[in-house]
Amino acid sequence: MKHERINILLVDDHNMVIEGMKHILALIDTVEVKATAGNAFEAITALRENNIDIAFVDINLPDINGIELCAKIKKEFPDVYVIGLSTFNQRSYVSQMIANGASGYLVKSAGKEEIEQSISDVMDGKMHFSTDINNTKVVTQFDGEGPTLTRREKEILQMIANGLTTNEMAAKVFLSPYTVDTHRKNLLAKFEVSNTALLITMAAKFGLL
Amino acid sequence: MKHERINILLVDDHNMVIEGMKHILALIDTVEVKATAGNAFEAITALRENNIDIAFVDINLPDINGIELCAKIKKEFPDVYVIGLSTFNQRSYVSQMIANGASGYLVKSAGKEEIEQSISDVMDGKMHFSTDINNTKVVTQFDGEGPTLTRREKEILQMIANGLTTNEMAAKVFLSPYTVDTHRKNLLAKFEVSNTALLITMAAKFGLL
DNA sequence: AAAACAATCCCAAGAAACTGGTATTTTTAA
DNA sequence: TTAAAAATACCAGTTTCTTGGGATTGTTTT
Repeated sequence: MKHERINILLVDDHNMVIEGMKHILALIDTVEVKATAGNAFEAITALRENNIDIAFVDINLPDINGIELCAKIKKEFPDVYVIGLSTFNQRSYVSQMIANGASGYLVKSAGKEEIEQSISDVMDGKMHFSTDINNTKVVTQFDGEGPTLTRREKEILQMIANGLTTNEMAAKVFLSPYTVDTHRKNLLAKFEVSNTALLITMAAKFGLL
Repeated sequence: MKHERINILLVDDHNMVIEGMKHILALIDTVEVKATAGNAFEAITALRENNIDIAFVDINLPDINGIELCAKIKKEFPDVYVIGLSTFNQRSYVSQMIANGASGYLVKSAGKEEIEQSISDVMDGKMHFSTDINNTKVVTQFDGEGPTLTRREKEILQMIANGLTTNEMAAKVFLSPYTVDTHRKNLLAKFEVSNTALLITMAAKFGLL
């Protein structure tokens, strides 16, 4: 029986990165890019419609972040290997990706060789992480701590961190600005802080961003 | 006489972006990627050795930032059109690029059509800027150590992250609130963000907190 | 079924932050 | 030694955030 090629899904909201990966992966004849997605929703759809072996997932997506998407993927499709993609090589990301079931982590500056290596490692059941992760600054983190947030609160927090104002958030999620404001109030209360700056600092320390 | 193809230089430290652009530009038969560079130094060398028409320059480079590189390019090679590349579409960026002689500005999520349009606009002597002024997009790129901060700016940034208000900071370090405010302005400008929340997010990502 | 919790919406006053300037003095680097 | 860069200070108008309330509708959980 002929060997199947390894089916790849690319998830990134930057077209250039998608194209770059496609181009690089085209040079590797054991793999085939079956689908691409620009956000988490498209990614899940693509996974349902294709028999994917490995999903390369950008950490930062427009709807939900890559770390959560990773968890979703592993829940619905446990056999799919997930490799995180990011510009950063922060330990906090790596550890969160591992916690959520990722098999690997690549920085976007990775070249063909490293990508190839990561694929073969992952297909062998091994983990693969970009080598220059080790000399990255250690991020002080209080994992697992922090207040319990509701779905909406997490969403609002994320948007605040991304620099959206109350009105922008309201428009984006079709809510009254008053409602968004209430969630902000609750976030400040739960984190026991008095302004947005400290809120974001704490959220970052807890690894919630 | 036969028409020459438009000679392109790509400057970006992310291999995937370079490959992506190459791939996309390969679909446009009026252009040819003559050289690529991963930093400003390589970019200048490439410009000396090739007859470049358009340089696509990433805003964030390991040595000097793309805005400065843009100025350098226009000084030494006034006939080269520069198009800025960034994940963000921040007004301040755009204006700084214009100030330094850039002819265009593209977000990295741009597709083939927009890239093609930007090239033809620029070759016609027009300017081209990505239309989607975004505040909804998730913060992604920006690697390296982030912007260079002065002693005072680092101090103020730290205090902002700790939740102090402008007045509290002023009292603490015996400065006028106006002065603290100026430093805040400079911080927002250097990080290319428009509010404190995003400032702290970026600072956290850079490991500056 | 009743108590929590989550999510929604409303109001208004005051605090803080942001924008877009100008301008002087002190360091530091070319 | 001169030209930048850094640090300092000021002003006013506008936007955004924060505080401190109240209130209704669903949805879990006990």
